[in-house]
Amino acid sequence: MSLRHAVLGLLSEGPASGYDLLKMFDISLSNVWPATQSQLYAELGKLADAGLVDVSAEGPRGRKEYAITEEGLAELRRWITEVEPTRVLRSDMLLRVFFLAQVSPEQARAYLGHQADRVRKQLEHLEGIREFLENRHDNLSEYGRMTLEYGLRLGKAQVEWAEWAEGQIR
Amino acid sequence: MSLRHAVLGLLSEGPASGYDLLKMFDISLSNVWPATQSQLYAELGKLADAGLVDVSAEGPRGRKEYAITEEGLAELRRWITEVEPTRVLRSDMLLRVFFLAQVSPEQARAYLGHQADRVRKQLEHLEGIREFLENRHDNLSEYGRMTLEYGLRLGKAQVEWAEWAEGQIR
DNA sequence: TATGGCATGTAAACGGTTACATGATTAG
DNA sequence: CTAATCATGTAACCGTTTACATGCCATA
Repeated sequence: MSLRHAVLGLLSEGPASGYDLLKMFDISLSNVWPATQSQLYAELGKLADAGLVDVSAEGPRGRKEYAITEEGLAELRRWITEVEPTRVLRSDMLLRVFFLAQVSPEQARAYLGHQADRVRKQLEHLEGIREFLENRHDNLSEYGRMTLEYGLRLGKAQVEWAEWAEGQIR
Repeated sequence: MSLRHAVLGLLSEGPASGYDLLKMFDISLSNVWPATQSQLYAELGKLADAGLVDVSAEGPRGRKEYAITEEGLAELRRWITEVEPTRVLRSDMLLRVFFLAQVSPEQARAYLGHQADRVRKQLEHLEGIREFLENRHDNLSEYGRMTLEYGLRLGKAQVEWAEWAEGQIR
């Protein structure tokens, strides 16, 4: 149930509406834990029922602003420190590599080269985010930089791997 | 629909029963695309309905051996060369990093240290698989080594990142 | 006054996990 | 004979995606 904790985490920085949260997800969490609009509104309802958040203000157009409760904060901290992350990383990119013997060597090399390109583009995108994050000093940006660095390092390793793998196919 | 293609991929190396496939998933694909028993039997039924595999033999205890059809092979190749891999990699490990400001610096450092340990253990596990794979020369092992190398490289980058991140917290 | 952005909500479908349920065959 | 392994199948539940549906408010 990570969506729940993603919402709690964002609300730990201050109250927000479902609409606000959706934008926050798209800006900061889209590469780590994306969420859709329908998911969000449903989850906010459940969180309110569970007493982990409550409606702190109502605005125009039916806007409901939610704030995290003490219980919600406690649950967020418990999740961070006591719940083991799940390590399953399904990758259909890597799954295709397993079966590369079923296509020609040219096609296999093209596949790997294409993956390297994709990750290079992703890295450029992340560099853009890095610039955007410069000069921002809130909690989320501070630790956002840390997750960004993760993306940068792993992305570079991925590009190097794909180039190496391409060279392995004769 | 990657499960479908994972099954086709395994069957491209030769006929197998649901039970055989389950073991193949556990041995070779567990780190890339895990599957459960119930999922497998259901998928084999659907693949047979779609004409991508057929029952090539029946054995004791109701055993049904499935073989990939020409259509199935064509579909597998199409999926490898023409379908773009989905890049979404949800990570609740990284999601926690975003919210690390909500726990004490000691807890945050402990969290990152713990993640480094976990990946180091995973790397040891992968080294074990590397030894197991040595001297095997079928298609799956050949390209399995390539995915293994991916796991090894990315794992190392992950450990280095976690150690770096731990040092960032003052 | 019309467009774009703000704002919330519901429903269907899909894929994956967990649990249940059953029974045949083989090896010790 | 009995335990382990082989072997298949179904059902309930949960989280995610996609699509549908509606309406208000500000500004150009």
